[in-house]
Amino acid sequence: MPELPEVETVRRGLQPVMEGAGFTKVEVRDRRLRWPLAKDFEKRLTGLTVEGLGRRAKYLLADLSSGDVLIMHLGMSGSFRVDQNGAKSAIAKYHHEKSKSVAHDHVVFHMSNGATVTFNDPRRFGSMKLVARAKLEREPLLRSLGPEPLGNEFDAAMFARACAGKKTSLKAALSDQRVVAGLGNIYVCEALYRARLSPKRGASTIAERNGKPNARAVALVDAIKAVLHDAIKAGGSSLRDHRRADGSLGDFQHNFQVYDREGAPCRSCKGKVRRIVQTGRSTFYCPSCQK
DNA sequence: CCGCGGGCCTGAGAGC
DNA sequence: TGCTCTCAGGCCCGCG
Repeated sequence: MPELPEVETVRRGLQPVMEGAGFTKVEVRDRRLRWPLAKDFEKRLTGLTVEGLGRRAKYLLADLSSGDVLIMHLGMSGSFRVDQNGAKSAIAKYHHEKSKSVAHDHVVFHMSNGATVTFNDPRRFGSMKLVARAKLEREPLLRSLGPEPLGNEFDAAMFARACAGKKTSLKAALSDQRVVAGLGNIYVCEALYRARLSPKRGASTIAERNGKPNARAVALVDAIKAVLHDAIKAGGSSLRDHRRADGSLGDFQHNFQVYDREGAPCRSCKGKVRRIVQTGRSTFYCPSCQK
């Protein structure tokens, strides 16, 4: 599922039940995630307290009382659900009714406050990894990530600099987690539409000139921040799997302007939304509005 | 170093 | 109904 808004939605759902709580018991039902879970994964977690639950790009980071950090990624189809004190949440009922999902409950955290947090991931592209907090900066999964798009340090000047000299398209540059960390296929398409920039445009054409970021870089940074804020406010986008931890659906898919709207009328000009393939993935855009 | 294509998995939906 | 095929929100890796 998840791009930054969905991961942030999940984080906000898990924070109240995980922060300040301890792992009473950790069950691993299938270690075969993106990488096999370490043999001592359960042992290293059991008895620890979660001091904080943060996010970096699309990674969830749980700060633990041992000095380790639990890094979690949802891959394409991962989700968490929370069951409070044995009461079935909406998503638990949903999964129970469909019953097949239980087969993909790979990791179950039993928390000291009575809550159960279950990681479900049919495609198993998700991952979990424990690393020492002191080594977090050198962690290969995080080390080459670019700036957080919603952070103050991510601005037009920085973005323009990152695009300078790039040989690729804007679509590819925005999808590159080293340039800016957290966007995926949906929000790249939506941000480019809001900024009225073509996904095919060369990334270097938004680089700064005469030491000043140009108007395109300003528009694109504004569009990125706006679309992410709007999507977070809506609880993310629910296409197939994404749900909030309490089981409710995100709403932002109703606000897509171009994503998954091939052939449909552009909401701005009445032209048609087009789908092309760039670096192996679908791109949706309006050829007449986006230049 | 950079950019691209392949591959990892399962499931949903389209087309026959 | 059921089979086969394509495609899906991510990221790592190896290649040129």
